[in-house]
Amino acid sequence: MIIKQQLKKISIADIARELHVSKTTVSFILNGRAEEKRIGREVVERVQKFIEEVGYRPNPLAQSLRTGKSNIIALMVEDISNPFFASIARLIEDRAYKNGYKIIYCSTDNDPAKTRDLISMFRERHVDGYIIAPPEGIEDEISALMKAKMPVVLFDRHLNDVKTDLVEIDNMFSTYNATKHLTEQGFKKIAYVTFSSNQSQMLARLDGYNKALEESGYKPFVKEIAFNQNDDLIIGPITAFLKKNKNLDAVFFGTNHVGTCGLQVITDLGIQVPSDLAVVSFDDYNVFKMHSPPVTAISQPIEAIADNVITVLLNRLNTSSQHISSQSIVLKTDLHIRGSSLRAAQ
Amino acid sequence: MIIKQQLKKISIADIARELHVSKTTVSFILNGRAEEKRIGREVVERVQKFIEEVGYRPNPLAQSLRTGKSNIIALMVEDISNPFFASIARLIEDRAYKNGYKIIYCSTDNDPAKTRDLISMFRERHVDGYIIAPPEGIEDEISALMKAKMPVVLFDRHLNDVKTDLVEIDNMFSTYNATKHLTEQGFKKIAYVTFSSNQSQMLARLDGYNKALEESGYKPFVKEIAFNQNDDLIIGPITAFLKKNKNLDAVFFGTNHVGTCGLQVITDLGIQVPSDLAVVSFDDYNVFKMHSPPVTAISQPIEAIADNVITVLLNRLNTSSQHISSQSIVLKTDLHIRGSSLRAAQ
DNA sequence: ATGAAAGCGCTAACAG
DNA sequence: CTGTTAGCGCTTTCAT
Repeated sequence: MIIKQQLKKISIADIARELHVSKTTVSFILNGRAEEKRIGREVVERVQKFIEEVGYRPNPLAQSLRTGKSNIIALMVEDISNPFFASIARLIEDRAYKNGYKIIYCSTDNDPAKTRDLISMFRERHVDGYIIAPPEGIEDEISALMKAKMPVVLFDRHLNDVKTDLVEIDNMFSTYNATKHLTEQGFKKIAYVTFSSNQSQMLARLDGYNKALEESGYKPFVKEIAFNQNDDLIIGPITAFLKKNKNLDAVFFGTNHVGTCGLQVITDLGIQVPSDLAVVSFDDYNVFKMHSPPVTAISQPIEAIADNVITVLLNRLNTSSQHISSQSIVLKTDLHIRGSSLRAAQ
Repeated sequence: MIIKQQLKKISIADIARELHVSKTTVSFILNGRAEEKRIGREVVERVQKFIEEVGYRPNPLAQSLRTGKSNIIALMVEDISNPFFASIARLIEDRAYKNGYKIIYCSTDNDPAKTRDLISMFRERHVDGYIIAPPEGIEDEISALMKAKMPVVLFDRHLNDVKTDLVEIDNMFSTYNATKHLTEQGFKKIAYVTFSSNQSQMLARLDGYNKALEESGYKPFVKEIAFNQNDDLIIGPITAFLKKNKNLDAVFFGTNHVGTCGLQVITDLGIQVPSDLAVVSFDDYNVFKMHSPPVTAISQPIEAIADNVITVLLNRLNTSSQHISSQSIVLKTDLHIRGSSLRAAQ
């Protein structure tokens, strides 16, 4: 009964007063430093019992103000409504909560100015660490964070000239491999449709495509589209591109977003897959599996990415790994070959 | 130069000292109460100029500790990786940032215990408001929040016996209408596959289906699946259900997640849509649009939901609307009729 | 019109 | 082993 009545926030001072001990003692007990400070067994028990009874919880704001720590991790992705990032966010969230950390996330829209604002907001709030899929142009801010000894893990892409912890996939090999698959199937006029971007992962993907084509001696056809969240502004250019290049026999979409939009265009134009046009996309995704025919796709190891990201960050936070300068983790992808890219399937 | 050197966090006390005024004066100016407090023009300008120069930003933690406000809104959804919730989160996030609020979000998994924990964590952190798609069983916590005068907006579903601000869609009419569409197309054995749930929106959807079938005099076939994030645990039961009930001529999926899994089953079993089986799903979604044939779906007005949610909450936060007890907003859905449910299409 | 000072709740250095 | 005390940076009452 008393328990429930204790609605008024009770503070460490109240406990100290009530139990005739000092705030310090309570604070030490709370922080598990009772042994270390050789506080009497009896006192410890009395305090713990009381805390239990009244359901006391320390005020995290005061703690943060005092210690400069917040138990909050900032997660900055390109767009939280993108299924790739949403899934990663979900997994990271779970792991973080289990380790006593909260996640505060946001979408950067690949906009460096917005990202800068967000970072400075997070710094003010004393977040303890950062997980970022960085847009270009925020090298300085990241460096500043590192200089301030803030744990920063980048993922999905990296920034040149900034040495941070990093979790990535092998983009170049992934597209190289998928393009090879297309050439082995006998496709020769293979287009690559992607967002126009200098982000590391996008450049690597493009490189992989180019390299594979070069080896085969085929001509590359690259269509770059301005990055945009709005489907219509992606569908438009793809439609124009496919209409203009009827001679293509395969198309490779460089991201899941481009891929889904591209698939929509193909459906709308009544193009037959794979007889008119073979299709491959980066990122696996419901839509691709369930399309008829199912679409060959490069599947990123979402769980592994999330796991590695959070593990690296938690390690940093536990300060045990201060001496490690930085680590890069590169994960492999899987090429799921399906009907959309099989010459034989016809 | 001086500007950049000022890396050490500068505080209100520093400013006061530097400018030979008191902390109070600075604070008043900072909070736009200079006029009200009749502080000298000249002083105000000097202070503002200085603040500008050194790029001073008040420490929000200290502000929160002192005022009890945090400028943070908690957003609790069922699962942030569900595209419906991810899209809503994205829109809400944008609007919130524009109004000076940050969003801290999390997934409840429809688990009342987890949700309770999260709420108590948020309370400790003094978040200013809550946006929640509530699981059942947290009526007491919501009531407690309301009693504590915390702004709470529920959406997607409501809780009986708890009167809060609310943004919903007309679930019952939506399924009624879609079921009617099926009967009008001549389908008679129409199954309804859904998560097993007593959440208001799920009950309403089921009611709509039942009502429409009742009017037609057809027998309902309802398959309830345990709520789960794991696709395999959804696909299994649906597969079993469809295999066992070969006589069905149409199936209505009650959520986007069930719908996508169901579609996968249909594909895997080689069932022809709509000739073997017509398909309708709640929630519109890429997958449905791009399926062949495209799937008839009930589309929720995502933007309108997000807009209304945040508008209602911001109103509450601006305290101007203290007198309003609570408001419910019910939005309409659109039934997008596509090939998957057309008898004539064959 | 401005300033001194209390205090939000907590931690930790420093005494005893 | 335990208590006193000084802040963390800010807001706000009360005095001047």
